[in-house]
Amino acid sequence: GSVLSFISENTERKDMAITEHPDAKAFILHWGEMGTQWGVNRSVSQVHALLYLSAHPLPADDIVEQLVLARSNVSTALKELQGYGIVRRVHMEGDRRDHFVAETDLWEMLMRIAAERKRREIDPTIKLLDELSKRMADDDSVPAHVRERITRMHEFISTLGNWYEQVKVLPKSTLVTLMKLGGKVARFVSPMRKSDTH
Amino acid sequence: GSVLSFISENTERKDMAITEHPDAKAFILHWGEMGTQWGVNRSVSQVHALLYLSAHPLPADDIVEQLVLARSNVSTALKELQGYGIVRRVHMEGDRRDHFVAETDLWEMLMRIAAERKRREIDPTIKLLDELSKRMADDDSVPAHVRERITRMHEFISTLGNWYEQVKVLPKSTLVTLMKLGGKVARFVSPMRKSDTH
DNA sequence: CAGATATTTCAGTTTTTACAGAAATTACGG
DNA sequence: CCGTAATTTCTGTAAAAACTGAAATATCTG
Repeated sequence: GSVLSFISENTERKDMAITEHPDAKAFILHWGEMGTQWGVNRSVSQVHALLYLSAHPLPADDIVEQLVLARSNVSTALKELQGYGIVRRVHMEGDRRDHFVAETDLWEMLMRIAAERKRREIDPTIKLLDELSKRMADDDSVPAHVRERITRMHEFISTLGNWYEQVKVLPKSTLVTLMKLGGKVARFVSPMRKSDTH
Repeated sequence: GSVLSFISENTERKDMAITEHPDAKAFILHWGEMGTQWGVNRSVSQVHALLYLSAHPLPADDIVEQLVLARSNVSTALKELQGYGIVRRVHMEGDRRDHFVAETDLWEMLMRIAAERKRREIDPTIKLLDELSKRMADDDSVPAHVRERITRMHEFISTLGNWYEQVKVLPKSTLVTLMKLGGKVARFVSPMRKSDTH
């Protein structure tokens, strides 16, 4: 417990916790709040933000310490993030504990989140609309308006889904180029002829 | 209160409630659940679904009846939907009560939701990242990794934001055409030259 | 394979959010 | 304007979700 041993203990520690940096902390807290707005649990998005900022893979215990969450909560969050495919487990030399790293390629991250949300929410919606369409076909008690609007929603969401399926397989570099092009891609689509309108 | 007056009352009523149709009801319930997944209150998205299916503008009381919600809850939901710009108040001849209609053009609906969510969530995030970037510039205690990752997130989200700002002003017909084109737009972007990479 | 360490699951609690009903406000019609 | 109808705001309650700590399970190490 001497002053010297204190210094030595301090020196052999790894880097200062990320959450000690006010800017990093602000980022993590904001990310957490943002998550809640999009239906993602606050802890989940905080854990994600922390791992995203981290230079090294972190063991669950470090996350517990830095975010002041229960161990069990962190475990659940990590499972969820792995479900999205934006965090993965890695093995660290000479340490029994699992360590976790976040995807740092943001484009990749976005695509994976999109893929998972489509799988969880959009695909089941399309499935339901398929069923409703079929059932409504054999049921003339359904008012015309209801029929038409459900059909249009069905088509709309299916179109978005098809678009996504095509876009997601494009090489990332192409996607980045297209995004940077922004509104200029409109130049490539020929001015509308009457026959194209519907 | 005679039998005859009952019949006449019954006959002069408007159409059967939408929620009496199992398919319409299924759609409304699903839409409600979907909303919760995206951070939208269930009542809000149910009200939206009901109005979307409705052939006529509905007064709040009808919504209360059909969805079995408190009047106050419906009031709040309608306010929220108007905030998104996907429901609007209309005046009906000879009826003091406000009536409400949903946007039925689904492309328009999507764009309005996107606009509002950007305003509420993305813009403040960009603002924060602006601030963090500035602060980090004058603070060399921030680890290189943290600095770099926050910067990259900043750039990424800004890029998405810029893309959105450009795309949103394109005529709807162009957007539809581009969407239908799907992955084929990639044909227009020339294979990467070195100079394009960054 | 025994003990230790790490992780997950689960049941109960806390916190947050949604919701209902009452009260207050606003808008309308005579 | 006054009374009534319509709507919104507000406060307390109910429901849902998040979170914890303990117990159970799995995994590693000697």
